[in-house]
Amino acid sequence: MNKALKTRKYIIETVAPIFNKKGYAATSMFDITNATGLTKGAIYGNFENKEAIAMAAFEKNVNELLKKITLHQNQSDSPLQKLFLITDFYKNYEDYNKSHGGCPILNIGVDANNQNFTLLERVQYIIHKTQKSIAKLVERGKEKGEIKLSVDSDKFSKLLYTKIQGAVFMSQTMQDKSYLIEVTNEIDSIINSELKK
Amino acid sequence: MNKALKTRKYIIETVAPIFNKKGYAATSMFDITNATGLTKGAIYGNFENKEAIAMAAFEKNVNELLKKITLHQNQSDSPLQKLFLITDFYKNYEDYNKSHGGCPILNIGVDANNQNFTLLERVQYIIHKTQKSIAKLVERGKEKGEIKLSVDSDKFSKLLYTKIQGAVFMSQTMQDKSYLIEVTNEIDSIINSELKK
DNA sequence: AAAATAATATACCAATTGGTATATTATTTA
DNA sequence: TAAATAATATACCAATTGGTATATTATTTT
Repeated sequence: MNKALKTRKYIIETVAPIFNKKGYAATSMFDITNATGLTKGAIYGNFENKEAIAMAAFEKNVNELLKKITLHQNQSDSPLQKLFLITDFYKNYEDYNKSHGGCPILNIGVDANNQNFTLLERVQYIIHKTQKSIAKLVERGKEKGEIKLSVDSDKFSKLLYTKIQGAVFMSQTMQDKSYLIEVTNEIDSIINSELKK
Repeated sequence: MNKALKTRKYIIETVAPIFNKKGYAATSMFDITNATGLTKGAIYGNFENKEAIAMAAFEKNVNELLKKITLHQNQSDSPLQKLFLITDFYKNYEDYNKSHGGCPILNIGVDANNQNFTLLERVQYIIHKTQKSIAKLVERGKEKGEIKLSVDSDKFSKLLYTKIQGAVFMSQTMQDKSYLIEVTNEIDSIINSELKK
């Protein structure tokens, strides 16, 4: 890895929580040079413009989050247990969320809406992808005989994602993690009563 | 009503959807003078600063939304039916939402987080107030014998609000109202199976 | 180690930012 | 209707915005 790539990585890591917290318009180039200790020359030598930095910051935030969830899910091989591990992850999401400047999907989804179509499209793609992967998990649960065949996997995935995202917004805005806990508890009991064979 | 009050009202009505759509930092004073056709003199003669305009715009957006929901709920006197009328309102929320530049609770909740504490506090207060009023509705439903006495009204209210807010985020971000429909349908069946006597 | 190249710093740019003092015009009040 | 007052327009401000051309410094390659 050459110097520029290292610098690029360093810039992204440093500004990722800033863009996430403040949003695109409220994050200035001074914020970026100030936080990194680098000059505009170094920043613009590694990125085409401000938007490209915001893009890279979002990708970094999302990838880190998704990796963390996947890692958490690796505690079990069972698709059904992996579903429970999703809700389990979000029960303790608040600390992670706070230290990263909030949830990237929520923050950038709202921030980019009507403002930056390229960024919004990326958010939409990530949501789409995640929803699909949860639905696939349910399907694998059916194949393994853990989950009832009658379950509509797409519908379940959609509802799960929506509820969790609602809880993320509420806990972040109200600064109260009980939203995350109560919503995930309800999802757990729905998995137990409606999905589990 | 004197001229200044009329102008003030006109300014608020004109900029409310702009602040809601773009957020605080991305809305410039030029956006405001441009949209209203007024000069800075007129704007600053009626508002102390940009923040005061954003504040007033948020209040206007929220009040209009809450009034609309209350009006919709007036179709019935029954507390139980009023609960169904909440979900019914949100089933058709997308058009309203789009024409107003998005949901003010969601947009300003996210936008003000870590940026403007005064505005965030107002969002928190509105959420708190709304949640309480839904819980009260459930309590009145108990008194009227429509709702099971065993129901935890605060918990139900919290979950209802969280799910709806999640659906608002998802439908707004994905530009797909099916999130609102599926979530409200689920809430309806929960009301039927767990609340209704 | 020298030459070539890559990466970063410096100094600058025009445009835009939120905001203000004052001039001008409308509206009230007497 | 004239005087007083309230409301709006104009012209300006310093500071900040995102971005760039060029100079300087590191890092590779030969």
